[in-house]
Amino acid sequence: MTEIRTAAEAVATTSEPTAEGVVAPAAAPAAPTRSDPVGRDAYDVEAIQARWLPVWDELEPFRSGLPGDERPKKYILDMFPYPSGDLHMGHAEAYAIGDVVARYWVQRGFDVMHPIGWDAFGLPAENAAIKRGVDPRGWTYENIAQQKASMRRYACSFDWARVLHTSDPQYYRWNQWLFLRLFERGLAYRKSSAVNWCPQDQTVLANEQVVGGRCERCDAVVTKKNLTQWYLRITDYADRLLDDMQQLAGTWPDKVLTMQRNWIGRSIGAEVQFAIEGRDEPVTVFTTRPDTLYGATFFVVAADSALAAELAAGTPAEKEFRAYLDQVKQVSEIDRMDAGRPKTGVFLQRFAFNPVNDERIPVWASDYVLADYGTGAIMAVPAHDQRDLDFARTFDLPVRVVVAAESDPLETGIATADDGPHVNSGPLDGLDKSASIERMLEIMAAEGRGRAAVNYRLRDWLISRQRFWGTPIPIIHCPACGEVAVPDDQLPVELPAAEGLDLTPKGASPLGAATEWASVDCPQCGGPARRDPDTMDTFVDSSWYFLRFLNPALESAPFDPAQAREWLPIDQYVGGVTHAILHLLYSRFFTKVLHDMGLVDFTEPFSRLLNQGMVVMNGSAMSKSRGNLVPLSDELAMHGVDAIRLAMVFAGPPEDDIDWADVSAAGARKFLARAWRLSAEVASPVGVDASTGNMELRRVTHRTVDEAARAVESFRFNVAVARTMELVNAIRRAVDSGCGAADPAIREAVEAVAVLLSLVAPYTAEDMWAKLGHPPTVFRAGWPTVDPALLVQESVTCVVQVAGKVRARLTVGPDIDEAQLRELALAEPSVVASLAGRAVLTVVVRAPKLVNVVPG
RNA sequence: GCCCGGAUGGCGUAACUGGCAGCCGCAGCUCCCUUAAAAGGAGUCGUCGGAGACGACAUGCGGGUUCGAAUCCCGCUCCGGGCACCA
Repeated sequence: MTEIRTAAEAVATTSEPTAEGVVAPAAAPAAPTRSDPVGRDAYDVEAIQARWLPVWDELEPFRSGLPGDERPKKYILDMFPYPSGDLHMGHAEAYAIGDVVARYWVQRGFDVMHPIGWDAFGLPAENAAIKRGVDPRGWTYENIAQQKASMRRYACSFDWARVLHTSDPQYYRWNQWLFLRLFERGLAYRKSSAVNWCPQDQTVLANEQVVGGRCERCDAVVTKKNLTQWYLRITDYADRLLDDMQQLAGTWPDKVLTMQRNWIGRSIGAEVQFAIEGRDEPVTVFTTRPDTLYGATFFVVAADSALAAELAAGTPAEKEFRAYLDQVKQVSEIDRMDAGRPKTGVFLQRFAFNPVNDERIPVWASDYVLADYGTGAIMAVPAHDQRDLDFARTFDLPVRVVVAAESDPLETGIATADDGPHVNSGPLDGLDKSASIERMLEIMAAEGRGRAAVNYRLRDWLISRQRFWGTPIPIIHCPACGEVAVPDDQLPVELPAAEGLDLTPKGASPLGAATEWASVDCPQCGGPARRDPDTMDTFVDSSWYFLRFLNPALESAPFDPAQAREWLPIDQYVGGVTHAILHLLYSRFFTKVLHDMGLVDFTEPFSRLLNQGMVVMNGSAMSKSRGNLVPLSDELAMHGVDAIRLAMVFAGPPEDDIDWADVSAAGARKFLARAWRLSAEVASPVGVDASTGNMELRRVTHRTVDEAARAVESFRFNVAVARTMELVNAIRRAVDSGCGAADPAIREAVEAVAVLLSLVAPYTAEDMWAKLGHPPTVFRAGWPTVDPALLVQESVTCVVQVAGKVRARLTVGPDIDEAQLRELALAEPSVVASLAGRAVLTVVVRAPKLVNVVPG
């Protein structure tokens, strides 16, 4: 029986690092031979996991921002989880990836802040609470405890001294505080309008939460409802949200930037005033094509707008209009968004005047015009807008071509949108589109009937929710004073106990029924008043949580601006692409507001963004109902934490989806065992001088470390793992049939493997480190220094092509000169043979790697 | 409909700035160890032809640029994602 010093023993004798972290080297463990069953079978995942977790708890290798820490700072953040049950495969992937980045920068000598918290408010907790008749608090905090335990076991490199839960009063107090600051600045306001309503969850939804006409959470078909609600004025920031994307180009995925750009949807055009017969005030419309004004043959107002109702009032069409409006309200959002739906509408028996020629054109109401975009009214140019043409053809309205085109829209039914010389357009005749727009804007400006204007698709952010489990809106409604802010010193407005409250959604917030809680004295006049019963959208919580991690317990402010200057903006943000618009747009908005308040000195919160893919099973998203759900706990029990983490990282590029059916966790474990075994075979002492070691292996080691670093920094984690596997293979060969286990190069190589693996497989890496005779922890061992001299190849394979086809390979020195290489290549027998006597036309030489001989 | 991506062996992938296509794995096959299995180890593994040396073909399809293209350009096909009556 070979004597093997267990890692636990190593820890027992060496777990007291000195100030320098240097500890007397443990005796080099005796190497088991390859036929020794103990050496082979000792990769006992369970035992290794049990051994190191308590050690790390003690050492806390990932605490950040400690006094006296001189390392440069980096802030790496994973999107925080929602506590809906235990961690699942998706978390396992996301946190494995975030961990590689965070652990890498620690090894590179940075003081890395890598915090975690819980996005703990929200509907699922409330729905579970209703279903089981319990308080959402209990459900939420139990799940958090479970996830926290799983994360610890999963060995995430989080700084556990910085945990936050958004459902804690000491957190949401600052949601309220920030809300009040926005309120003071006019950026939070209340208005009545038709809002998205989820009939299932019985609450309103922000525009961003309506996906394809359905509720983002529960998939119910969204309807409209008229309600008075709180909004945040994100539209004030539309231009900055667009323009500041310049800062993110290249460091955020293009896809996300494109989605945000489209979502904000800036349109450049003009506002034009149309006089309405029998109305004092003209009506303004927005158009991107002021050049087609001469082609405007009718006028349409949104059926559900106030303007439509006003224009219809008292006309012979009023009754018909009302019936139509009722019909429009019945149509669900999902149907309404179908552009292929036949056009409907009502002629309001009113007329508008085209400002360019005073032509009297009919005014219609239709639902194809949106009440909340532009001004809710349009000039219809049927010849050059498909929707207007469809409408014109349905109701037999005139079509006038004003941009010359090959086909006639009225005949073909296809509106022409191409550029071309304008016709039937008075002063614009003969001009092209851009010249016409310019000319028209001049004319409009001169007459005071219009001007250049910009419009956005983006709407203000509706944040009121008629649900219990969220941040109470800190406003008091006083019959005398109106909307009164809760004074700062009375924050937080805490949620009442759920006990005795019926949380079942009924369209009004359950908080309103908490009579004692809701009834307060007005802070201004002292008279009886009521609290706002709604809670905030949980996206408010997550719009600034990254700042709270600086000091989650801070009582005097949401965060300390001085610390924010040190740590932010976030160097690397990691999370799913599902938040491409919602969370990332809102966070960017909040950051700009905080910047304007002078609280932060940056305008973009996330300098770099990595969107990891999803974990699917057999091609589709995992779900219980589909029957393809793979429980993470089962996988961890079967293969161990490290194998799962490694499998996640090695499966492919991080932004691609992983099909778990294609992944071999068993293979990952096999590799880890191979690597681990090496650590017990190293037969040179700790601190041995590597420079005397085998040069061939040393080159592989240094090249691997160098390539792995570059791969990690460019998010090619799978490549970093592949290179590490090559190094392990090379060490295996060197031990078995090369320089042998006692060569110092073997120690250097295996130590490098331990550090490389510390990013992905922390348990295995730490155990290897101990077997190599080092005290814990490998996580702070430092990235191996690469010797540039060892990156230079001793000899290079030069490819010799004839007409682009490889005909020979030469082994040459790396600094061979071109003439010499050319000569060598032309002398190759196989080159001569394939030239077959033909004359050489050119020889392209790219020393030292390639020669291409081109025959005549 | 509009806007983005993508397509490489049986599978996941790799290939620096245009320079040996297929690194590293998974699965398969052959062998070693074993009474046997498991575990472990060695080898093989794009397609076609050939006993073999080797040759031809090959990165979705068709063209182009180039001494040279998985990579750049043009035109298709298919797949995925986002937006979708936004004037």
